[in-house]
Amino acid sequence: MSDLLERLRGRGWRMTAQRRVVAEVLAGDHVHLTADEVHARAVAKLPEISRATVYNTLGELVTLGEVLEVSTDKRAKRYDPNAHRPHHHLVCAQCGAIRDVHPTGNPMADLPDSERFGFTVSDVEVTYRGTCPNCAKA
Amino acid sequence: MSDLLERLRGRGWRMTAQRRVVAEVLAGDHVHLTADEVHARAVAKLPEISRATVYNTLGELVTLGEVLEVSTDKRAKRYDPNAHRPHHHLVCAQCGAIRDVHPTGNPMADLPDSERFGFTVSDVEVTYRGTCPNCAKA
DNA sequence: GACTTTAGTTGGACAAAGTCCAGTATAGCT
DNA sequence: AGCTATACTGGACTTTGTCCAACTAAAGTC
Ligand SMILES: [Mn+2]
Ligand SMILES: [Mn+2]
Ligand SMILES: [Zn+2]
Ligand SMILES: [Zn+2]
Repeated sequence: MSDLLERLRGRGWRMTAQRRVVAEVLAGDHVHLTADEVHARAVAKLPEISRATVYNTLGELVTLGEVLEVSTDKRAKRYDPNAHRPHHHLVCAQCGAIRDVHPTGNPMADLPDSERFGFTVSDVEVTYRGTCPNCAKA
Repeated sequence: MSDLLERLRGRGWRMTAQRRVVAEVLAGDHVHLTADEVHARAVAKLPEISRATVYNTLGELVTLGEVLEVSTDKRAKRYDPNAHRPHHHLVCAQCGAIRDVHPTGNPMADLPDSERFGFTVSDVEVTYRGTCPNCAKA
């Protein structure tokens, strides 16, 4: 995720301890944390980082296109650092676990003109729901 | 929507003025109101209905499978009385207008086993986003 | 390395969406 | 009409998120 920090520096971002920590927290695959989860993990590395800064930083990352907002459950927004490879999500209805998935096919093509109501359609979001292996055991 | 009231009576529901009003508010096609919108419209018909009752009633309708919760934007949940015909949604990114749509194809079939991570997948939700004719004009 | 500028951070107040509960009212039964 | 379980109410509380004025510090200049 230091690629990210490089790109951001290139865009005129001041490199602060807070931003570095948020970027660290967002590293990895299948990462879909809420703002408060990001804050909790950031605090573990930098105790006095504020909620407001986490919200600000996440918002900026979203604006810059480096992080996506996803709302797989109906509660808090989740922040997804996997912004550069298009993908969809598979969510466990019990525990909320989220995996990135790459379905075949093109759902855009499956919406006939007669079902577009004059809209200009620009994007599709697909969410698969089910039960994860862990929850299936219990 | 009086079919609904019949079914509910059959399930042992007491028929109260509040529940009748909530059911009335939910009548129609392409209806996707937030709880507070339902409350506002219910108040117009029955001034002293409380927010708590609206939330309770909507929750019960969801449990009974008579209404679906959808979260097309990242804000309040929306309540969808069109629970008996499977469908997906087309949302205007500007004004939030929502239409029910029925795409062709079967997105379930588009998720290969190798992309299921051991999950038992039971449901897919597809949200199309774009610009509605109204917002396109402006 | 100190100075300056200005972007970034902070904590707390505020707002919106939703839950919970103790007390009150009433639908439906007899 | 009277009884009782169910439903309703209003308010307190929680969670998620936004906003702001005062403070802090990154990065450029000397
Ligand atoms: Mn993702
Ligand atoms: Mn719908
Ligand atoms: Zn699970
Ligand atoms: Zn629109």
